[in-house]
Amino acid sequence: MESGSGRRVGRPRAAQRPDSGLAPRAELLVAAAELFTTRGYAATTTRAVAERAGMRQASMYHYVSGKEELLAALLESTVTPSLAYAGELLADDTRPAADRLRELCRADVELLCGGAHDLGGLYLLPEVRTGRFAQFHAVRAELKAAYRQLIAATTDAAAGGVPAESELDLRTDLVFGLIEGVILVHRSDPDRSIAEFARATADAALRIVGA
Amino acid sequence: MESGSGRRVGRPRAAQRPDSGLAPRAELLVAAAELFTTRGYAATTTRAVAERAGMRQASMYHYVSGKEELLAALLESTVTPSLAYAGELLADDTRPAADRLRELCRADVELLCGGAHDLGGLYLLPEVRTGRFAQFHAVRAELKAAYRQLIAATTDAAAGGVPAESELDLRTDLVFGLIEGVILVHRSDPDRSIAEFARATADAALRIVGA
DNA sequence: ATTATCTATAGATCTATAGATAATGC
DNA sequence: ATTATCTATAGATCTATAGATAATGC
Repeated sequence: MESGSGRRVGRPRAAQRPDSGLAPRAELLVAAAELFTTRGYAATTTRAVAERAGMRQASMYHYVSGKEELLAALLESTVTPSLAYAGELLADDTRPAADRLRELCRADVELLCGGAHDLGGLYLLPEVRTGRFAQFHAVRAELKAAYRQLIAATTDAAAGGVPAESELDLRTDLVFGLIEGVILVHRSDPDRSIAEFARATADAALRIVGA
Repeated sequence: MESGSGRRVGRPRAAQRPDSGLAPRAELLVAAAELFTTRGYAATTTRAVAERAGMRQASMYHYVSGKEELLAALLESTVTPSLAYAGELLADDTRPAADRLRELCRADVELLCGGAHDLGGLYLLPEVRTGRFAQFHAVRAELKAAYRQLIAATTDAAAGGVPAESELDLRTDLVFGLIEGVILVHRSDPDRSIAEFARATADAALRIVGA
């Protein structure tokens, strides 16, 4: 925790750099996020992560058990905030469902693309599908369920009446896919204003849903 | 080329299996596609590819120079057919632009998701962004340009008049992103009918464009 | 003789542990 | 004494080459 510039306990680092202000574990997470998203998980060595965080390879093991723990922690940090927000929006029945759906989409895109290190890009790593990240998948499934509920409420209110279950599934998948696909779009033009882009994506989602 | 079941020149394979009917290089490509998309590029060893193709690790080098060549070949096979089709559609001015755009989207989704081995998934590999696959990126940029032209023609024809360049760029990115994001959607529910799904995605694309 | 494969392996990693060291804290 | 780091390295890979071998072709 303590990162005050004063003297620090323990042997000094070999290559010292200006204090990042982050705790060592956080330095490792930032380094891992950058490397995993740009080079991939398997292609990133523990040495690369540690060295980028300013310490030697072996020192990393003082803070984490290995690469896997870093990826798991990063993944959860990308989905937990959206899930919490989705819970708030679901509970707020003073606003029309379409507004709340739009707002969730917008916030989700901002989170995925807005963070300093393209955290959304982690979703695309093939290793994420291996069973070791079950916790992440569980939380993500909850988020998807929240989207589904908001989409149902939105289409309910729109003309045309209640859609069939399978139609609702399809729309949920398309919207969820659009949001995640947005990561690819963001990559193809990272300079575009995130706020504007998030709004445009949310509008596109509502059009997909047919609101 | 020759795969006739008759006697074959050269030392027999150690572990023989029923003849796949494919040339050895094609066997390697199929094996690589499966492994790269499920486990990732860096996480896939040359041994895994060769063994899945029915030969020993070292024998692979008789046909390809290494993993990199396999990925490059696979990537190009995913984009070349769509690009050719896009060329045809652009030339055909007997059909309304919106129809042609819808058709390109539909065909592209079918190609990306319909192939036996989720070739679209290759786009998501982080290693693909490294400079070594410049040829692929060039062809893909051409395909995007074709999308852009069709989108421009579509919105031209629609009410509201010609959009600004930046608006056209955004729409192109969103549509292109939707098509690529579709890979993620497909993964989340691989059993859904591809044909129907491709049609739904094409419709979603047209709604994004505002046609 | 030519070919497609094999077995064996050198050299280059990469991970994770063992044990040393250089700070502060008391 | 405690702590955070370091250096060194064993063991486990993984790639790509060298050279042997078991078929067919002539």
